[in-house]
Amino acid sequence: MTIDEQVEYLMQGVDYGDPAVEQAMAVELRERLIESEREGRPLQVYCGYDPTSTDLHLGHTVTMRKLRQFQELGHEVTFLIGIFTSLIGDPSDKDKLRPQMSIEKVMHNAETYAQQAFRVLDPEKTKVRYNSEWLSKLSMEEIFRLASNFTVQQFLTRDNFRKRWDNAEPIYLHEFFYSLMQGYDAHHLNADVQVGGSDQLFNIMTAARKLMTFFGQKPNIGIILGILPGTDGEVRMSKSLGNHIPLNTNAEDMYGKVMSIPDKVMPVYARLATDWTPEALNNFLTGLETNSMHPRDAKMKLAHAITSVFYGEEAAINAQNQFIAMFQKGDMPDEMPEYKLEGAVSLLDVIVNNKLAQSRNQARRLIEQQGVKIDGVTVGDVTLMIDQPCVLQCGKRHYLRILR
RNA sequence: GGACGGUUACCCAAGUGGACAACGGGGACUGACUGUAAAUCAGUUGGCAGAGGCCUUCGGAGGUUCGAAUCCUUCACCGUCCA
Repeated sequence: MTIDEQVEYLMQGVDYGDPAVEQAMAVELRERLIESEREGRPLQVYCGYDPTSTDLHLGHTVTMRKLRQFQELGHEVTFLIGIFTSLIGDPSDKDKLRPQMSIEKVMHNAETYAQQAFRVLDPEKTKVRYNSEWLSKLSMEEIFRLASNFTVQQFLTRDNFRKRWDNAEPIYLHEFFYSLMQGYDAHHLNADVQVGGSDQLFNIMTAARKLMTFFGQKPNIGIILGILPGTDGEVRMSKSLGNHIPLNTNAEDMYGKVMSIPDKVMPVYARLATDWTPEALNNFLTGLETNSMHPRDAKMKLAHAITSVFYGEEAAINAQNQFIAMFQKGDMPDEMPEYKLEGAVSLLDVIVNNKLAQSRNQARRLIEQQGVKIDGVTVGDVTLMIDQPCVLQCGKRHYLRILR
């Protein structure tokens, strides 16, 4: 790739919220790449992760994929585990009281986290570091020196703080220090490039660059990526919001979940969650815009591309075929859970016992709503007893083979 | 330390003594339709029972009342402002 192609590749999917900043970063990146080539020195690239859960989802992989691209171009990638943040607990994550986590737990999480990350990253070329190595050693005096580089006003310009300030919502003092810590990470790693989501814009572009300058280093270039929306297509993907696509699942599930995203977010998914080249991406986006590609086919292409990254080509094709069979042709799946009858059992009990509904009332509603079929025939009788082998279908996609 | 405000179902949020199992929105689920599990439209969304009944739920515990999510006491947690 030429330098300009590299820049295009690496800037794919960025979102700075300001074209001028994007332009400036592209220019800096270009210069740094040239410098790297001239000096024969790979760039130091990193992204920080908080191992607060062990369950990674597609949203987490956006930055990883970007790191991967840097690896492909021969640069050095550090996968930084933000032990400190996890230990303290970030109150900006307001949906739940995050309990303070033990160091053992965090380390354990970090390990499984990295394992999943290596589905995207090249383990051979990835350094894993923990920021507690250096952050735990900072003295109060040093922290004050760091802090004196910033004004409260600077922090209050940050969107996320600004909003809370305007709404008279709490802003905790230590939240300011996350930015400082992150900036210090960049300084310690002597980073050329820092990758992060657009929620990290301030930390990367303001805090890290400022601190690095303070330390006499060349400020790192921020590659700020857009946020991947969840399967609802509205808000960021998050496990706690229940709109996530987990990595630890199976190809069929992942394929199906991608198929369930609203049409309107297909472009974002294409930009952030596929391994497509700029050219392939552009073809896809143009196809969508001009309607030369059927939206259903486009989504299938997307689902296939994403699934194959994690489960391989073959599994992705299988998932696709199964999807077509089940949802487009309405066939029954080949494999389904089984249940052994003992005598005659009421339909309600069968449904509840097999967790196809959470309560008898829910099961009743399912039947009343024409959502239950036996051997393809809609059930109308709530009090039905089952005493013969058959195939039970609850809703569109839950099947149960009943044996005796 | 002082003043005030909050805590309601999966989430957000209304409700300030009876018509409340609790408005509305989101999510989820079902159906119709289709281009897919998209979009749109309609319905459902505490439990048990099934002819309209019973039980549990509005931060916790008590109390007032024929009757409480609503009033009182107390405890817990959270927040804002003034010091």
